[in-house]
Amino acid sequence: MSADQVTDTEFDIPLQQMVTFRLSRVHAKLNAQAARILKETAGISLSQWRIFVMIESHGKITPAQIVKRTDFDKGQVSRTVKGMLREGLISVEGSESDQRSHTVEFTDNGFAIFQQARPAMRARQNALLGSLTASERQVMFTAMDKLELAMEQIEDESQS
Amino acid sequence: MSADQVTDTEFDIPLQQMVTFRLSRVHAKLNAQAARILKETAGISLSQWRIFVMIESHGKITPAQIVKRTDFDKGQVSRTVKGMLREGLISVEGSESDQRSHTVEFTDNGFAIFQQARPAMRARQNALLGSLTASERQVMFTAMDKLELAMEQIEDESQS
DNA sequence: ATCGTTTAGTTGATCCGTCAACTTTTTTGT
DNA sequence: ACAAAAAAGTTGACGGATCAACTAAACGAT
Repeated sequence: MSADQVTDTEFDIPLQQMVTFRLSRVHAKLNAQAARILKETAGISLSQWRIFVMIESHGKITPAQIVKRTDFDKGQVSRTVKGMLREGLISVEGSESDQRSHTVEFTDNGFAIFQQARPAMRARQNALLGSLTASERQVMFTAMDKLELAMEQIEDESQS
Repeated sequence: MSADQVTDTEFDIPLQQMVTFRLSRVHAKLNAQAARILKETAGISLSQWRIFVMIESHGKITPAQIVKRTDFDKGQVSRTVKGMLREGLISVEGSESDQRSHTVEFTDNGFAIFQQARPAMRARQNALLGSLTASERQVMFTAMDKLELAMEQIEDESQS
């Protein structure tokens, strides 16, 4: 007795809202699950995980490069990095070419902790991707591209 | 001069992460844009808008019903409703059958403000939906369903 | 009828995301 | 060379999301 809602058809216009509502809910659930897994397996936060992933895929990297590649917020990257430093998960090294900047890198301990979370995260990713067919994945990506483009056009209109 | 990132191909495994990363970014952008439009056109928040939408599609409704239908957080609904009451956007009426509960409803002023935001929100929805083909929309929805299902199975596994 | 359980709603704590202000360093244009 | 502009990071503020503890009312089983 818990599958009786949502089957209603009183949606005339609100059905349109479903795209963003739906996306928002899926996102929230994905996030919450990832956060839970990370906490349980490695005791790290989702933000920290994302920094780790960036370091892993790029090697030594500066916060600014992370921001460019991911669109994460500058401020949040700064704070997350600070926290990870405090916890000894990463180390920094001042860039000699630019006095403002520094690169971040795994510490041994940080890498070990990263590795601890990977199997579960990898398994989850595979489960998620595996639940979709190749063409569904494909369409999903192009659809998200298109949504981002459409958004930019809306921006343009409402600002002209 | 701002489309030079993300075209890299150094992603071996992290490409897998792209599903959730991508979804997260699209979601964030959609949210930010909706919030901006709502603030500009009607001076309301996204949470308030969502409550309005629920009231509109359902008529008099209790917070608990909103929670059931949307999976919004109980606490946040409570706080948002409180704020909307304070601002005179909605009115409450104690349900006589249940002393704990109350239904919420538009005030005239609240409805007027809701109407103020609707054209822009409707236009945006149409722009977003219109940027996708019918089959892309279709696939997107089934894909999100599947992702939610897959997530539930992951839960089951990691808790058994 | 009453005790235990469930449900509605409120509140507090905490973290994440976003925005803006600010400092310092680098780059650029003349 | 030097002033103006842009970029890298830091920090504060604020709203949004999540989780948990709590009160009060309703329900249900015996």
